[in-house]
Amino acid sequence: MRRSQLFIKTKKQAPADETAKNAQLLIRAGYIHKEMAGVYSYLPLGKIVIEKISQIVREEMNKIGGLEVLMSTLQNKEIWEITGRWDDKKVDNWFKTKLANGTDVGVGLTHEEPLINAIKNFVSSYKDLPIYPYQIQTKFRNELRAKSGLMRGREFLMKDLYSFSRSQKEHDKFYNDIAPNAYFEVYRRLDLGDITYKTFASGGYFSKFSLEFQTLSEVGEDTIYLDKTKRLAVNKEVYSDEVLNDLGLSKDGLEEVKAVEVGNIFPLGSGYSDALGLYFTDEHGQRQSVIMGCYGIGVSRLAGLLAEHFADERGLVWPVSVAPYAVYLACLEDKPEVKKLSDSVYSELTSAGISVLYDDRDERPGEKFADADLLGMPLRLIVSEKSIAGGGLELKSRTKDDTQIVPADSVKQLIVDRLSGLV
RNA sequence: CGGGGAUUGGCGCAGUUGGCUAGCGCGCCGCGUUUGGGACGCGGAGGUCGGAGGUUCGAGUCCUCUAUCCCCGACCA
Repeated sequence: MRRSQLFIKTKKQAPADETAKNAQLLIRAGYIHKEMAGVYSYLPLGKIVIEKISQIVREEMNKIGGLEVLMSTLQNKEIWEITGRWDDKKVDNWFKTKLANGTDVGVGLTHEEPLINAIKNFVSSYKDLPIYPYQIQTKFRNELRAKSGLMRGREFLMKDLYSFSRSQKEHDKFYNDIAPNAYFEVYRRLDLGDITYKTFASGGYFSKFSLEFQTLSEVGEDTIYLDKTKRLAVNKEVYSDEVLNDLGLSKDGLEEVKAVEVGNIFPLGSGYSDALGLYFTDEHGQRQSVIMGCYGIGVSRLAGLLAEHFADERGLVWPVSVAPYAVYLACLEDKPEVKKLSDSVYSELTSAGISVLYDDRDERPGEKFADADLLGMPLRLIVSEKSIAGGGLELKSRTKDDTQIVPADSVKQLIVDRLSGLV
């Protein structure tokens, strides 16, 4: 991508109406645009980040048998009334609206009911189960108070997977396997693996506990009690002697820390499926309940957390796995020799499959350096008379201060090596 | 939803006890000089002060209502 064709402009100053670091940086760098409190649009670079996170989540869900769907945003009131969740007294953060003819409709905030209703047409035998449909979709929740930029919006991108199992045992196996096999794999690929912990939290209507995935962060909304050696935590909301006892944790080994909930999984039992009439017939011709679970990952929240967590005083720092472009290539001077080398390196890297944001603008060097830092691509390549005199191009890592001059003919290989080292 | 703060060109801000054509920085347009860490000079464009109502000879400055944004709390992925 040529920077001259990318319509965004960076800003020196943070917007006055944001205090959250993630929102300030992402807006300054032109990744997102704020529409209103808790509602953000994704501009080209932000869209790529969101897509890259989504793709990682998608790959990991597919590996464990997930099947991607896309449910509707508009919700039919009738099926929500069956489970009682249309009632504002029970679910208080619905966005509700009306059709032209006056019919009430909801704007989707989760999707158990409609998904059960949809698959009911196809599930009737034990041979039809288990199934694990999921989607990556925008959720709408009418929060009383949006805050912290992308971390808590009224509209946010979320992956929600739902498991439909034939027995508690079958359910338990999937439920217990999904954390190590899929969730932690996602967080590892986002470079958050080391600071993300399985956390016991309140279970809602159908079970004693749910599991949350909490990433340590000073800006987190949750307080958890963490046993680092066991890599296990308890959310403050269920923290008690009894719970610690249940989980085999001792108060002495726990530290109180702030964390961001980047995922959660709930056992649902058969409450929703029974209510909506989703059953299957077993091998013996008996009607059986379908045991459900739901499994969320906040995709846009993760984007905000990554921005917040890895940034330094000069700007964003993206992990290689989600960076919009691997390389920020800046042509420093409007001189034929410099331009020619920049252009040729740009096309060489691009055709080798390395994504490059090529700063070909007629701007001063200082501005390009500042932008390279602010935008946060993992590697920076500079072409200038100075670099050419030194023997080629200047390569620098976003997170390190040292630079090295590399000959033009070995740039591609060196970048490939550097990137694989960073992954 | 309770408490606190804020709202003035695209962005960040100043604007005294109400007083004359509402300023500054960034950004933008033009010309010139510059070119390794967000350059400089000269010349421009752009706001009616969140909105409505009121007090006053006169309101960005005072009063009332209202909208929006941020923070703390409660609630929530």
